[in-house]
Amino acid sequence: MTSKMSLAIWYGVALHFSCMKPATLVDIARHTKTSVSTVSRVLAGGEVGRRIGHDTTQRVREAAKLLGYRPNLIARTLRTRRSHTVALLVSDIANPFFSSIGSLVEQSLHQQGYSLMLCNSGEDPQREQEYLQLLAQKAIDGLIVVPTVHTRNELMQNIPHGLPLVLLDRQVEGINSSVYSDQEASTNLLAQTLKRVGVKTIAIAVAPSVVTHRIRGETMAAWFEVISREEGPPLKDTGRRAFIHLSARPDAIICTNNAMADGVIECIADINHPPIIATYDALPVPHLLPIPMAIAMQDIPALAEECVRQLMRQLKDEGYGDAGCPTVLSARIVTNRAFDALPTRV
Amino acid sequence: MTSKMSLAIWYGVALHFSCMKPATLVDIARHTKTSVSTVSRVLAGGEVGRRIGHDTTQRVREAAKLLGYRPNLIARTLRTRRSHTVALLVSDIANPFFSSIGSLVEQSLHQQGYSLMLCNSGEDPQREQEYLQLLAQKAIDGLIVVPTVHTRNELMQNIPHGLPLVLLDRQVEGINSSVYSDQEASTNLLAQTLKRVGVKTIAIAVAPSVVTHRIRGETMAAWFEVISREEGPPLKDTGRRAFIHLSARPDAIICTNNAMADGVIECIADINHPPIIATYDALPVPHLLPIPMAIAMQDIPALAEECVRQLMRQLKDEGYGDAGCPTVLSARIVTNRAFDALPTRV
DNA sequence: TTGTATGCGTTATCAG
DNA sequence: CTGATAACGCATACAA
Repeated sequence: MTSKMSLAIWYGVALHFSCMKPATLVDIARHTKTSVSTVSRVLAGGEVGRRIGHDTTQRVREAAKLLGYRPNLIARTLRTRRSHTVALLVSDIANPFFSSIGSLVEQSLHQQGYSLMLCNSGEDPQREQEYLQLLAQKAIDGLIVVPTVHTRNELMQNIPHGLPLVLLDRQVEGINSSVYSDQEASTNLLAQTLKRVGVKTIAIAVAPSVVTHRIRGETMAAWFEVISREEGPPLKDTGRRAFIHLSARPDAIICTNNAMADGVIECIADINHPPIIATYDALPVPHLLPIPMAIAMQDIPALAEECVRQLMRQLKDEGYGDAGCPTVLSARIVTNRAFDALPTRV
Repeated sequence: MTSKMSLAIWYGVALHFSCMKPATLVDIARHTKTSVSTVSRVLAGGEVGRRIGHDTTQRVREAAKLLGYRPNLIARTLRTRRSHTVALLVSDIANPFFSSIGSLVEQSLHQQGYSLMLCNSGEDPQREQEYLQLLAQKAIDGLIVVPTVHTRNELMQNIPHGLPLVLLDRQVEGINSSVYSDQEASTNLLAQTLKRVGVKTIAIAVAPSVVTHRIRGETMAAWFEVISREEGPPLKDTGRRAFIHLSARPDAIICTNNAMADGVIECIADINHPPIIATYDALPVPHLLPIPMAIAMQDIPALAEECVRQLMRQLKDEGYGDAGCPTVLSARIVTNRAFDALPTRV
């Protein structure tokens, strides 16, 4: 008993100060006078683990705890080709829309026993491809991606065939497993909201390189007279430039995402005659801002939940692959006080 | 020539449709009639690669390209114990402050040839420990962490000894390599700013479980009469509750971070007599908000750059470990229009 | 029920 | 300059 305890203490100390390399299956096999396979089976649990003598099972478990054994996941992955890791490759992690989704996806995945590798392409197709290559080499089990490229071929170039994949927020022709919002519908709602307060002329800040944005822009353009149009990446600066380049004064400024709206707002000086701003997914909601705003809000929790669900389905039913159909969610319109105070014209 | 081309095309096709397992060193060794070691050396480049016959080098390179060889990073990591991956474990990725840092850290790391694994503890010490364990088992090369625990022992419990580590935003006694802002100094600046417009009584929403927040709260409390105080996690909801639980009306409401400030703002209904709000790192800056705001802004780019710098130093000088001293940055005060419009009282 | 042997894809050691 | 061969740590088919 004493020797056992002192042993425990010794190992505990050794472990705590971590003077030694981490324990492996071999160590604990030696320690229990059994073989690696037995140890592996015991620690694996499940079916295989239960077919083991109860006494040896005990000894192995004890020794494992004693030595502070932690399985080397790299080795395990090399052997089993499963990393229990999925990657989320977003276009701009600094955007609250994506970071909120990231947070939720991580939570959801964590519950299912998967860990998340969050990557950021920064809206740069090249960085995106670099990451896709890297991820392929790292044996991730699944992939959620907000694509910056437009065609299936470009995207699939560096994605291993058969890898569970879900597209998020942006659709790509020929890829079924994806989840996004109905941009036309929500834009129409947004347009109606603007119409209601008498908007006739608009300026648009749009990032045509993003399908989602292009649809938003085109759909919106069909409703009003576009007197100004700024194109660029879906980032704050494009919004700024959109405002600066304004020649005439539109009834409303449309920004195809929140970042660009932030840019516009940053430039607005004249509070007394603010333009109406319409945008998407403004986080947090600018309720008290003295600028009339109408916002199409996507259902972020649903987006996150659904794309994890689709991914898990592919991860379970091994061979299911890319079948199934896209999940299309719908957005809702939120207006702030300043907007609600606007006179409605019929 | 023809046969060579058709071969190339064949492999290209085979690769493109990815019907076969990814090529390994063995494959390309067979294909070039050499050995794995030679191939490995050639592809490794550097010192070892140059000591190889020029003709074989060529053949190997060709074959590698032909077969579309990509090194299996899992195998490489298992062998070399280096993953070229560092993890950033933040307390709340949904917070723009941290996601902005994450974005910059990722960029910076990517340039240095490292990829980032972004993890989220959600301000939950248990999740934090789980991730630390997991990361240790995944052989990451370095770790940047925004700790939710307070003592060195708690933190180090699941961090392999000797692993390059940098603490971000929150200091822990006994750990040198860390980068954060001088909270006392910036809070004093913030307090002076408030003093200038005649603030005497304050309400505080603080997350005492976070050192950074506690310092902010205590420092601020020394300047004014605290007539109300709400404690909770550093999240939006704590801010909401802080406002709701208000009994008397303070001159200003202090929120020890942006999320809580968002919560407060969300609850404010009476625009005509808004309280002053003082907080930290509000992103984006609410210039036009009709609520007087004073904000201590940390230098996010510097924070990100510096913590990568410290990490890289540890990664290069193998044995340097935790030596060196903390980097303490300073914040600057930003006020919005509504605040600037306030009458200054001396 | 348990042990032996083999392989995952690389890098590193040691001969030639 | 190059080629066998042994690890890395784990899982598993096959024997016993």
